[in-house]
Amino acid sequence: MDKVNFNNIEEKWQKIWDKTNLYRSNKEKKFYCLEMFPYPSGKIHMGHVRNYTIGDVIARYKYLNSFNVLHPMGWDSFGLPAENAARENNLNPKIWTQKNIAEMKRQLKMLGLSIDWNLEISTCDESYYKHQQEIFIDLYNKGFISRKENYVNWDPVEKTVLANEQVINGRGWRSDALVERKKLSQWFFNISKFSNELLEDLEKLNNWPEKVKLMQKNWIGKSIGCEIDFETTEAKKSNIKVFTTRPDTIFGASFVAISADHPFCEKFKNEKTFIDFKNECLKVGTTEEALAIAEKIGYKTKSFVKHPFVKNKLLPIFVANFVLMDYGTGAIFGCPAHDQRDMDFAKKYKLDVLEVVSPDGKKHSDFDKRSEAFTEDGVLVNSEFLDGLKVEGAKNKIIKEIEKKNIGKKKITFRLKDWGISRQRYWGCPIPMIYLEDGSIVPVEKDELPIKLPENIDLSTSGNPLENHKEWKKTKHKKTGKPATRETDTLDTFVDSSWYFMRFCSPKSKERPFEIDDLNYWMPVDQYIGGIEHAILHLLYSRFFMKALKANNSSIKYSEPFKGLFTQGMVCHETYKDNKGSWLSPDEIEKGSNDQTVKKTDKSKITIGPSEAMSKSKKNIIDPESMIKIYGADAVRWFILSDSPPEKDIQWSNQGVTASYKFLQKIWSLNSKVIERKNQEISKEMEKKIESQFHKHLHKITGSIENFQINVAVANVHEIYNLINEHISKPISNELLRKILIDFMKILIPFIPHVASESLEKLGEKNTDKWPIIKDDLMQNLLIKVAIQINGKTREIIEAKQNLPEKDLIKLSKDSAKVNKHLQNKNVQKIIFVKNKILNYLTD
RNA sequence: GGGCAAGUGGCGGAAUUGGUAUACGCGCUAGUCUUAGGAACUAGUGCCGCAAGGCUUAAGAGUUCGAGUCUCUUCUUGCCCA
Repeated sequence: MDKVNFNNIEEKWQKIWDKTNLYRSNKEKKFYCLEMFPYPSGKIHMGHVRNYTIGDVIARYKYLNSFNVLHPMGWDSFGLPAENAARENNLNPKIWTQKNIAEMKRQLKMLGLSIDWNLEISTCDESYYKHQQEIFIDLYNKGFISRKENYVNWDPVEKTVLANEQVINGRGWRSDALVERKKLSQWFFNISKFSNELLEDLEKLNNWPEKVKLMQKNWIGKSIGCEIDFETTEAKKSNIKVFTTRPDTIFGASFVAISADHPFCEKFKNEKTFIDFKNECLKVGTTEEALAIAEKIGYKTKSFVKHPFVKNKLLPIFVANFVLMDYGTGAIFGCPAHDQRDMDFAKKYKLDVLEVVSPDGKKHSDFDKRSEAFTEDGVLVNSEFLDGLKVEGAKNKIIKEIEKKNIGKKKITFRLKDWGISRQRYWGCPIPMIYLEDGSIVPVEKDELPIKLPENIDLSTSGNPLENHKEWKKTKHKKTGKPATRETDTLDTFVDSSWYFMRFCSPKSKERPFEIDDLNYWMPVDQYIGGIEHAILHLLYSRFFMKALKANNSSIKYSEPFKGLFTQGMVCHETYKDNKGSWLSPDEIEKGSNDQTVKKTDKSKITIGPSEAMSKSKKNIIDPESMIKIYGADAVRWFILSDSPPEKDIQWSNQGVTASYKFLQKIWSLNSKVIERKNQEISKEMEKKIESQFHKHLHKITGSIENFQINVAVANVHEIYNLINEHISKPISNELLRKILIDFMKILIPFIPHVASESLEKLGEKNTDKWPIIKDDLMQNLLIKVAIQINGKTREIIEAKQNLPEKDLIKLSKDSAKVNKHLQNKNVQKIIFVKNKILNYLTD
């Protein structure tokens, strides 16, 4: 059999597709297919291949089904790696980025994706970030952006703010210096204003994975609770307002804890012991996890509050490191019996532990000896008028009492905090704000946009290059001509990716970020595809952006950007270590004698580790380009679509990609076999059968693609191949076989577009842009198999016409020796019949 | 610790949503052709059994004529949150 060099035909078709795109004149049916755009790190990896191949299947399938398809690609091109690389190589981040984009674009094109490259955008282009600055000013004027003081993770060596994920075990990921909590004035998107909308609109997203919706729901974290004023025993009458989600446990309260930043701390701010304590608090990071792991410590004040419901009961006031000023009211009451954190704290400072919720409704005298809090539902005890109620009922009742006494009210809080967007970096979108000498902060005029990044920067010193750039910083307020200083922070790159999908609707617009008509036509994204790692932040921020922009411009029709979401799994590979324990890449090993896998260089033994997500650190990477060069793009695409369901992880294997390559060769030779086939005797029966079988598989493939069961579609493609291959020698006409083969090749277009297109051309088929029509009437011809059971056990399988009635089937079943044997000497009590499925004899 | 998934051959995995369990592929076994096979083709391949037949979807129970699918208990793994 002659082997095809797929690389040649791939190049040919890629050139043809470069000149075409997926636009249809059909304006009625649009389909916006989008995959998460890549960060231009240098080379594409298998994760990209999987993401964009899945997207391409959908885009091409929708195009074949007459949709007007938008399938664009762009670059998430601002960000720290460019700045770091530039520092190391002493060049401008822009040059590094552009080089990477060119390389990755070349590689992506090798995959034969149906992307319309005319729509390409890059977030580091002035033509993109100009509009982002405009949006910033609009949202600022609308009141959706504010400036606030906030604690950040500060790396004292790099002199920069770190994101939470850049803090590893309390140390900076680059400098390894101990990270400090530092208060900084920063810009924030007021995303928390939208908390409720972001939560409630999740319900509208029917085509999102439940898992992602749940993650977002937990992240937004709505909790219903209550504010309570505790009167202090200070000479000057004052209150401490606490927030709690467990007001039902009020009778178990044994202390009140406040944040070190609480106004109440004002009076001892000069006491040395307090200052030491506060510094101690600052050593803890800002994440919830860091707070949870950190040892709970407190500073005992000499003050007390009065218990609102128990006469003469006083609770001590502590300052505690686990209470934060920016959550709730910065003060809590502690009920050690029913909160683990409070329990730990109470044990440490010898505070009372009083049981108020009991699992069985009885009081347990030994409760204060336990060290584990009881946090589940139960019955209230030791709680006066709440006794006997369950938690939920007690909550409602106590809130009513609190409101009646006028010492507090029901309050809904969200875990979601405002989104801090200031970054002390060079390679990001400049924030279009200026500082006047009188201390006021104003946006620049829109006609001054874009505020460009300066190119002559000094990356050799630490800190933010913009901060160090004296000329760039210096500016004037356009309206008044007064001297001013530019904001030197740049925007979080999550801002760039929060609206790029809108820009794709009118990527060339110079005047506006997007044209309303284009936006309203293309949005929302019908199918968004990307990694689960963006389940929370990117998707939440994008949802926020859509809502904020809609609030700013009532002509925008949609409030949710992504109608359908699909999160694909990772690409994994075995890991290898040599006898010294260092990682080896797959091309550093080989099969040695007696089937042992050894290191290529010295034939030493290696250890094969479990399959894990491909990563540079573990060296278990397969380079897509070299695979394409060996097997061709279609074989790589086919392998990555086969076997594993797209939402699950896939194991890359040599065997697998080889098998894909072989299958493509088989398809190729199937074409030749059909073309060269001589006319045969014809059996109408046989023709009916192959046609109905074909349409059954076509039906299955269509449904599988719609449901993202691409691996099932692949299995049915194999079945069609087997079907055609088996029928080459069967009595059916050349014409019919050819017709089925042509339809088969059309089915293959979304999966392996090069081979399919070349085959169709060879077969002389011109009409190549329509998905085959499923003919239900042909499927009806199919004989189906019905199981004959006796007492629920299958004893025989009978081929029968569809929809055969019970009577006829009973008659047919009596022809079977097996059935008769099992019915011998038995009385049939009942027959259960399910059309086209089963006939079940029940005997005594 | 809490929440959510999931557990099917040697492996990746199907199963019309309560109706033939193990489709399709990989691997494996035997054979054909070949100087050769890491190519191609043919046949076989859940387990036990010569067979008839029996057993089998992590383990155990339950509902049902019928359970991979529904309910309960236990175990294991993964993810997210803490």
